[in-house]
Order: sequence, then C-alpha cells, then structure tokens
Amino acid sequence: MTSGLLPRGILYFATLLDIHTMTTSNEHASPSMSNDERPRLADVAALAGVSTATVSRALSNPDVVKGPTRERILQAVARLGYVPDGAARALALGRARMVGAIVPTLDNAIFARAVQGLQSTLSGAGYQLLISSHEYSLAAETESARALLERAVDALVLVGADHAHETWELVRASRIPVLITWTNAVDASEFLTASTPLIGFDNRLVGKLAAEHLLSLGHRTFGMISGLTRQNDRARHRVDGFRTTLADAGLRLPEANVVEQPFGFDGGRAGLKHLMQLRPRPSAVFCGNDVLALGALFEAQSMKIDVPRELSIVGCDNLPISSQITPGLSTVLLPTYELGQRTALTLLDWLTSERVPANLCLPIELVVRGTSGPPPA
Amino acid sequence: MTSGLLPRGILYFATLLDIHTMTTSNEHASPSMSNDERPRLADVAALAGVSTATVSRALSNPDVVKGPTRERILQAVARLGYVPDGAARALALGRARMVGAIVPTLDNAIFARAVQGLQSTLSGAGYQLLISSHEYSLAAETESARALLERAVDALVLVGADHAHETWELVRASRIPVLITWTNAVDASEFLTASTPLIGFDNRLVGKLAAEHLLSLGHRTFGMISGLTRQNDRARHRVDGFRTTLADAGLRLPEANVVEQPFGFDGGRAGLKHLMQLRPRPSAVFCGNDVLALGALFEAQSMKIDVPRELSIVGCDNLPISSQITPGLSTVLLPTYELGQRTALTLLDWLTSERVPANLCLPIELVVRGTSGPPPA
DNA sequence: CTGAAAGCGCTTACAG
DNA sequence: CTGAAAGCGCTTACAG
Repeated sequence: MTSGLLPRGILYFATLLDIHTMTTSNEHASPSMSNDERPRLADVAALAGVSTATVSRALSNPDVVKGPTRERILQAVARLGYVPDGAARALALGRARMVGAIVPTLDNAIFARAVQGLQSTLSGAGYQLLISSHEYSLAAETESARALLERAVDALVLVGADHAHETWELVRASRIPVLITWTNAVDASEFLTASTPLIGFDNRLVGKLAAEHLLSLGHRTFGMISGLTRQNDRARHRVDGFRTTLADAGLRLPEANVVEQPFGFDGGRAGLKHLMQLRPRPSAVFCGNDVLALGALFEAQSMKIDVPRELSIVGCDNLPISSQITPGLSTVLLPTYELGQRTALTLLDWLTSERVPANLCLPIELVVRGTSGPPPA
Repeated sequence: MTSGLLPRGILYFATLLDIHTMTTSNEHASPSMSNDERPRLADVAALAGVSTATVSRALSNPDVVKGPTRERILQAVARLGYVPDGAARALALGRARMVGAIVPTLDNAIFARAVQGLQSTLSGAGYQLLISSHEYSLAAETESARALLERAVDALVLVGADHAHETWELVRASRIPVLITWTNAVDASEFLTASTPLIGFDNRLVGKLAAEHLLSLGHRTFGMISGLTRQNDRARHRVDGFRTTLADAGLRLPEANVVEQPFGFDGGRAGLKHLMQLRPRPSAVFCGNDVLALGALFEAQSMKIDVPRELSIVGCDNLPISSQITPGLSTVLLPTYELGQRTALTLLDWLTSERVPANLCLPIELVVRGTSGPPPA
C-alpha cells in the first residue's frame, strides 16, 4: 500500500480552485477525485488552505479554531469524504479507542446478549469492540489474547477466571486494563485480583438458589447436568454451590449424579438419559444452563416422563425461549445484557479515571415456572 | 500516554547483563522490569544487541536473519514479554489485519452464528473482527460504518442491500473492499454492484419454497408474519417471493394478510393473533424467520389452535431449537454459519489477490417437520 | 488563533 | 546478513 520512501502526492489539484463554490456542488466524495488513494489530513489542509495542525484541531478540538477557518475545513472534509486514519491517530495518541473481548463462543444466546450490551454501550462512548472466541479452549484463548493485544486494544475483557498461564503473562506485559467477567471469585492464585476487577455473578449462589428451591419442594434425590468443568470455573462453581447446599441439608450428591456435557441441546438430552438410568432415580435435575435444561426437558418429553409431575428441571440463564415453551422453564435469571453494559461502563470509567474499579457482583434471582414442582408421592 | 516530544527511555538497563543466563530464568515478563511502559521494539533490539530493523525482520521475516541472531532476538522478546504495537505496524504497513462487520443485532442466533463463522475463519488467517450493530437503524449503521472506517479496517462486511446514502458514500470514499451479505440482489441503483460482491441467499426463493410447500399441501388461504420491511430488503424479498408464487398459482395474498412485526417471540404472537381474526381465516402462515414462527406457534398453542391440523406454520432459518420442540418447525434452512465462513474466505482472497470476487448465492432448502400439513377439511 | 516540526513505533528500500 | 534512516498519517508542545 505505501509507495516506498517517496512521500504521497497531495490530492487537491483538481478541487482547489472551486473552494468557494463547494456548497453548491456535490457535498460528498467528489467525482473529480478519481485518485486511487483515500484523502489524508494533508489533502484537507491543502484544500482548506491551512496547516495540518489546524485541521487536526478543527476535528478533535473545534472551539480552539476560529469559526470561518473551521467552516472551510469542515467543507473540505465533506468534499473529500475525509475519514481520519485510525492507525496513525492511535499511534500519536497512545490509545486506539478499541476494546478487546474474548468469549467462549458467540453461538450461545447468553454470550451474544452480553456482547451486544457491551458493544452498544462501548460504541455509544466512541469505543469499538474487537471480538474473538475460543470455543472453550484456553490455548486458543491465549492466541486470541495475543492477536487482540497486537491490535493495540486499550483494554481487554475476559470471561471467567480460568485462563492459561501464558494468557495471564500476556495481559500483564501489555499493561492495559483487564476485566474478568461472569464470575465474582478467582481461585487461581496467580491472578492478581487486586488489579483485576471482577464483574459478574456469584455462580455458587446459582447452584444454591436451585438447590434451595428444589429442597423446599420436598425433593431428596438429585441429579445435575453441568457444562464441562475442566477449564470453566463458572461451571465448577455452579456444581459446587448446588452440592454444598444439599450437603448443608444433610443430602449427598454422588459423583455419578453429576453428568458433564458439552453445551448444546444434545448435551442436555444425553445428560438426562444418563440420569434417568440411575437408581434411585433423581426426582429433580439442575442444569448448568438453559440450553442443557431445555435439552433435558425435550428428552424427558421424548421419554414420556411427565415434567414436573415425575421430574423437576431447573436451568440457569433465563433465555427468552424459556418463558415461551410449555411448560415454562424454572431457571435462575442472569442479567447478561446488563452484565455487558456494566462491563462497558466500568471499563470506560477505568480508562478515563485510571483508577482500578471495584468488583461488582450482579444480583440474580430464581424464576419458578412449570418445570419444577413437588416430587412424585 | 505519550510523554510529549522527548523520546521514550530504553528499558534494558537492568537486564542487559544477564543475556546469557536468560534461558534458565523466568522466560516470561521479567520481574525486574518494573518500568511502567510496555517494551518496544527498541528495547528488544537493545537487549539483543542488534538494530530495530533486524528485530523487525526476525519477527516478520525470520529466514532472512541469521540463526544465532534470531535466537538472541527471540529470547529477548520472550524475556521482555514484547508484543508489537499494532497501531504502529498498521501505519507502516498500510493494513491493520482487521475486518469490520456491521450486523443488525447480535442478539439473534442467526446473526450470532454467522458472526461466529466469520470471526473464527478470519482469525484463523490472522485477521481480527471489529463488530458493530445498529438495531435495524440505517442511521445508526452510518455511524457504525464511520467508527469502523476510522479504525482503519482493511475491509467491511454489511448485511443486506438497504443502506443509507451516507453509508455508501463513506465506504466508497474509504476505498476498501466492501462485501454485502444475506442477499443476492440489490435494488437501489446507487449501489455499484459491479464492485460490491454479494454473498448471501436468494430471499425471494425463501418465500417461494414456503409457498410451494403450502400450496402442494392444498392450502388456499394464507397469512404472513414478516419482519419490518422498511429498511430491510431481506424481509421485503421474502414477502415478495411468497406473494409472487401464490399469484402464479392464481391466489391473491391481500395486504391485510401480511403483518409486519418486530423481531421477537412477541412479534410472532401478535402477528398470529391478528391473522387469526381475519375471515376467511388463513389455514397456513409463513413467517419471515424462525423466531417469529416460534412466537406464532406458541401463540397458537395458547389459543388452543391445533398445529398443524387447524393451522400450518412455516418459518425461515432453521434455528437449533426448531428441530427440538414439539411439533418440530417446518422451515427454510439457511446455512448461516457457512455464510460467515464463505464471507471470510472471500474477503481474505480479495485482500490478497486484489481482484473483486464473484457473487455467491448459497443453496437453501425447505425442511418439513410437524408444523405443516394439509388444511382442515 | 495558527504553523513548523518533532514524535508516536513500526517497516523496508537502500547501501554496505 | 545487518544497520541507518526515511516514511506511514496523525497529534501537540512550543513559538509566534
């Protein structure tokens, strides 16, 4: 793209003369500008008859430029269709007005929704979102982190507390603000929680709310369908909260009653099939998220198991579909769009104030619908 | 962030001496590097005892640098935790290895899935995705386009053919590759289709497939629940294809039988309520997408209308949920993940070959499940 | 209020 | 194979 060491030509030759007739002609990209290069600040400056410094000021700090001069510059900008080059601006300014986010996947309504909240809030404040996903591979996440860091993002958003050592080294070396989301607790000691704020949910409480609800209905035998817990602290905490709460009530949740399944309806179906073969058969099943719960519900319907009369199911997320189907899914509502919004606001505040923000744990609540009820007599 | 006109200091003082013991010490960010600035190419060069030019070559064109030199450089990179500054690199190179994409929303499985395909394919080739959404507002889309263009993206992906005049001017002035997705046809004459490739579906065919299916079942009275068509060529073409196919069969689809609703389950519900009040009552309803169709199905269930005995419903998208619910949703399958992939591959090819790619219309097919059947006798 | 010029951190043509 | 230096397109401290 660059033409070697020779400076670029200036584009204004054809248009310099009719500067005063500009407003009556095409206000947008001039047809006479058939040059192959896009216009630069110098082109605007030449057309407006000022220095590049003045154009730069007129654009980023308008009131420091005299009215008529500013007018001429803005007309030149419009005439040439000038759009600043972000790379040059980022280099000069030391910030790119870009935030990076790495999520496990976008192909899950719950992450898509949070990303939507993040993106729209950021862009309202003039920041753009660089997004990457890793399909639940922490090694892939490291490469995503490197790729985003290499694009000079001003800050990075990660999901959960489980990350590869290398990811952590990368973000530390980059010296940019890093925000951990979806969780309120970090196990791994290598994460310096003091300078890495957490904005998320209490995932143990998710399991606790589900357990308390099912216990209060009178259930005594439980199963759980969890997402893969291996590199996923959110999934682990949900299992932990569920199990601990049962234990506090004097009930044991055996290992065999916890099935780990990959995210997806099929995971939920497979998980339920497994649990329904256990003896004693669980009368209540808690699922790590709504997609697993819906899969379990569909499988129960396929198996002619009456929900909730023979079996209670509780999910987590409160996807829009969960309130639409019959019976409605009992679930723990996570305010994920708000999570994205709050993440954005916190980050914006951090970037401007340069003070590390406080942790934030968003409130969650149990929503009881048709898939949970008393155990069979 | 920048410290005025004074050049930055060099970081290597503390670490220059132990260059030969490096491999036995911490390979990652050195604890001794407590400086507040992140390492630069010059720091790596100083630590390795070479020029910045050589470091740059060692990183981007390794085989042009002698083995031992390269080794020393890589060790210095590892020791300092050096990550190149993308803004500077983009400025020097003239490309940022970033692609911008603007979608109506991420909060719709169908877009999220396509974006996932786009993102993962791009990042596999070393490109990162800058994403923005506009919630179906073409004015907001213009601002998104400007914001992405200002970040110096190498290419831009748009959804559909309906765009504000200003959006078009912006992308034209930017002189970067622009790809239109989700459609195979452009109405607006201002869009220079010759240099703006289309990768998408034949949305008229979507309507046609639905109509042919319902006609072949014997239906004679139809309704349609469409997304808002105002700034949405995909929605318009689906209505058009449906109506035209019915007309070819000698059947009229009156205006009153087409309800426009915003995307969402509630839109589908409201649309069905309206259609069920018409006399004669439609025996078959085609919905512009699966979310509307599912909303319609749920509303039919609420209204105790037997689907498909009293009413047939056909959607479009083939969301994962559509094959899970009972009855399964008859729908037109759009390969959206593949759309994202193909968009990425086409863009990558375009960026390397600099030849405008050919249009691509992805094959679609009707999937018949439980929500469609013969009309009531 | 405006301009000349240095600087941001890279890459690469040119010369050795 | 390697280095000195110019250039990418902006911003801004400094001087007028």
